[in-house]
Amino acid sequence: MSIYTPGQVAEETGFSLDTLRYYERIGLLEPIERNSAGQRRFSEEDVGWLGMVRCLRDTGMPIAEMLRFTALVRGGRQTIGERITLLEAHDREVEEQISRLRERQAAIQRKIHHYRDLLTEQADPAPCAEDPAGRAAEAASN
Amino acid sequence: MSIYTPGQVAEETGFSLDTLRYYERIGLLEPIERNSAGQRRFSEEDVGWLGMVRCLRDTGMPIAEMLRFTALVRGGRQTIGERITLLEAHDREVEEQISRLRERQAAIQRKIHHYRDLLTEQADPAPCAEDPAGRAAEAASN
DNA sequence: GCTTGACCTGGAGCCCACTCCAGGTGGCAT
DNA sequence: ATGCCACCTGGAGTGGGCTCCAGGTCAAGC
Repeated sequence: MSIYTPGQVAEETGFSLDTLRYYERIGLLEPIERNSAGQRRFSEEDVGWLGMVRCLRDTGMPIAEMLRFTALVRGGRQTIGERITLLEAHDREVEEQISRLRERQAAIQRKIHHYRDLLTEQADPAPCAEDPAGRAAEAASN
Repeated sequence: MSIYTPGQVAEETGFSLDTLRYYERIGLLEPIERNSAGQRRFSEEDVGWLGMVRCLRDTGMPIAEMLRFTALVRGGRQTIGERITLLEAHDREVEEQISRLRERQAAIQRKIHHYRDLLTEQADPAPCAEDPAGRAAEAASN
């Protein structure tokens, strides 16, 4: 079973050395094994757990909730039901996030198209300097 | 053209009163009109702009970049090209966000299914207390 | 005429999630 | 033996984005 130095773990997981130490301090990682010189040696399992952490972080789970999940995992098999509940709730939140992002993205794209229209209008034979309609459109759309 | 009190704007846009004042302070909103008592009266246009701000915020645009966009909008028509560039870049980032979220979500769902499997195994005729395979699965999956 | 409530200001404070720092250790390469 | 590098520690600092507070002003209702 292979073993990783802090540098390797940082490389693989994308967490900085400081962040790894921070996560251990706050208990998101259980105390990492040390070599004779007191330097950390991460196990395969540690790295796997960090993958899970990455996943939850990147989907917006706050650290406090990850700590709750961590506690469940440490609690052994009888907490599996609760873990499912927690992850399902999070999954729903992610779903929500995605659909809100999609909506907002659509609005942004409409805005882009609107700007495009403005550009081509501007490139046209120029509908005379005092153009109330054009102004209104600009005002209504920033 | 209707006019809104701070309370109404907060209600409609979902920004808190403090946040509205904060946005005005930092220049994300241009100075809002006041009534004789010095209280803010938001125009339809202000509210529309706040809608845009909401959109950009909710898709993760940092305030610093919104300020750049704001400056462009204030710069008038000749900045429309740049606005398009900025929004298109942001649009691509949103797309990226969504696809990363989807990937992470898939991983979370796999984990949920894995936990489900563990549960039904546990409910089974119980494959004896000392179960190395079961342990390994648990270890490999938290 | 007094309370209530919505609003005002400048400035301090807060929360989250890191990130940085000074000062130190141990091991390997030249 | 002398660099140098990767790592260690405890604790302070940072950045982003608000959020709260004290103390004050008006306007309307009882």
